[in-house]
Amino acid sequence: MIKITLPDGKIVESEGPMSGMDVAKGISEGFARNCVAMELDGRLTDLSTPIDTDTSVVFITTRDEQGLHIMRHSAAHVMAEAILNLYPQAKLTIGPVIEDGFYYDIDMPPISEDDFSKIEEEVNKVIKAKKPFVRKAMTKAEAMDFYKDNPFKTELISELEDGTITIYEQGGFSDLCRGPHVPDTGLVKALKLMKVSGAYWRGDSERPMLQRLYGTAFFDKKELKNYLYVLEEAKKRDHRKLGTALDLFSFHEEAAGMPFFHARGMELWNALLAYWREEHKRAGYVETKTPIMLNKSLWERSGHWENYRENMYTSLIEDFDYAIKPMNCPGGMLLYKTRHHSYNDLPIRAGEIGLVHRHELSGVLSGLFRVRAFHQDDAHIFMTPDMIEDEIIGVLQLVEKMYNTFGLGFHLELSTRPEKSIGTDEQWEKATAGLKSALDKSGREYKINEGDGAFYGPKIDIHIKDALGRTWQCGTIQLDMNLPERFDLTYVGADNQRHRPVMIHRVIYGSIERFLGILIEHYAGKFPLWLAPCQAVILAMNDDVAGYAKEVKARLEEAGMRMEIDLRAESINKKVRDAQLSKIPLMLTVGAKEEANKTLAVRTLDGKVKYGVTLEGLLEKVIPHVQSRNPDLVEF
RNA sequence: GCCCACGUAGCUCAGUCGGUAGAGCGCUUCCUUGGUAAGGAAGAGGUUCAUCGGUUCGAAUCCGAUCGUGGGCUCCA
Repeated sequence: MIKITLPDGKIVESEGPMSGMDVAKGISEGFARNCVAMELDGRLTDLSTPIDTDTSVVFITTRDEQGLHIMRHSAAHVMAEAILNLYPQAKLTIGPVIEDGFYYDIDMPPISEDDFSKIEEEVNKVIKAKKPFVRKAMTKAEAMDFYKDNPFKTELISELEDGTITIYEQGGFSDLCRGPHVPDTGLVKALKLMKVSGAYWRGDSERPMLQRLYGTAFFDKKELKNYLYVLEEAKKRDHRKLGTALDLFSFHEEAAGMPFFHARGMELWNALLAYWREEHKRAGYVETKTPIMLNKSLWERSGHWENYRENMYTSLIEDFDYAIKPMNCPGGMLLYKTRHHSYNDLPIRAGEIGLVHRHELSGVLSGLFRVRAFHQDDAHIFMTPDMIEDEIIGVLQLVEKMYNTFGLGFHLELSTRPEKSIGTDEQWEKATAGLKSALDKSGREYKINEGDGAFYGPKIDIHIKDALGRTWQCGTIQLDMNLPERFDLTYVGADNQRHRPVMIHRVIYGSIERFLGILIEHYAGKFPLWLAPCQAVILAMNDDVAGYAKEVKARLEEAGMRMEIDLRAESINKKVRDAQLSKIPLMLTVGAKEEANKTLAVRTLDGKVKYGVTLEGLLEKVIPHVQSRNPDLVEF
């Protein structure tokens, strides 16, 4: 008698071996249809695996994250079969699951997206055939022989440990794979090819170029449709397009990767920084500024000349080497050293909106997201070792407050000591423990990336989530045990002895350019009133009211609003349309009635119009709305 | 840096087989003076099609190089 324990504690008894599928069917046919795999005593496996001893089973269904992952892996096999059916000479290499789907690297002649419909047709045939996935075990030698015509697979196999190697078959198709897989190809309900690009075998440009086919798959067509909708929406929100359309910034060949900000873009920029300064002052920061060009001796001392030179712009001036700073920290070291510090002075929280330049490879530039010149909202905090925890908590609180203002969720990741690192075990333990206990006290969950820290110290990365659910790493808090040493920073302790301060680097926006790009996409260009480059536009009904229109504009500007005025000889419909397309939060129409009553007709971006609003009435709503940095539309 | 694609008016884009450059929007001027998503007309705008070179009687179009942009790879103190 075999006893199989279900997650709810129920026990299924059986005379002989049962497969997971049998057990699932015993629960209900409907349930079985939604099962894709199972865990036997915590070990992930196929539903077809026979259960022949007492064990506990947990079913993985189409509703689990893991179920989706498994199905997408199966989808990669389905796509691979379709490719081989159409291109019999193609050689498969690897096909992993990635964030939004999967890809398969295949050695074959280049194909284009025009070939997709043909491939998808073939894919659908494979899906419709509901071919069962069959696991086959073989020895390494057998596997090498099986793949004797595929040098990529044999290379992979030769790197595997000796022992059982598994291959999954679906009909006549087979692929080297650890599994598990869904029961049959019919579970892959909605598969779509997304794009194709070249990729080197094992990422090595010396080795053959393969075709990387990206695809995605969902358990039902509706989910696929929704995913495609989000992609579409993201395309519409592309900050590069909106940046041009809204006249915020531009790029020019004369300075590749270095953005030019237009007048409207600078209004946004300034609003963002005004907020930053306000919060940082409140949190006890001072603001400093260091030069962007410093000579070689500094970079040698900081270690950048040796380790980061490839990325630095350098210049020879009167026989001396200079470099444009790629980071602000070395300059910050010099600032610290301009006077002696007592432990009573610490912590020192020195912010700097620093303009840095990094020579990024030409192929990686991308709008505001990846540039060669950008501003960091940097700050260096100098402190005694026992201040680490409190200071980190302080930064985390600031992070939370500021991201909340933008309606951005976030999560934290802690990176610990890498293999190659400086400093003693004790220093690392103390530093890492400090970050950890600060994280614990913050009450937020965090992920640990073992060995992913910088060589000079552990760090906390902050990943934000935008309105479309995409994540971006923006903030980072890095503990630095290197620079204080190299620059011989000291403070005088209560014992009248010199001590080495602990230093952290931290940014919240990260790169202001990039953060702006993220915000443009997050808000789809419809900025909240406090951020909007132009907060309100006056629409003059006709020439007779131009004088009143100008007077209103002047008065609102005096009250601090960012205003524009539309006096063109166009219809009011046209002016409203243009203002809507420019995503200006408030449209203030003035006509004969408004002039007579000294009022305005206020239209918000949702299309609602409120007539007869006085200037005072408008400002009463607008001023507190802006001051509180309210993310919502103003209601009238 | 590597692979592929692309580069035509301020913006978005058309331009066939190599035959001598177009549209819409925007801009200017005029008419219209309007009530919440496009009122009408005329005109200017390209050093000739990213740049340089080549093939050709002739190149936006074909070839090569360079620069830039996009997607991917790689890199990322």
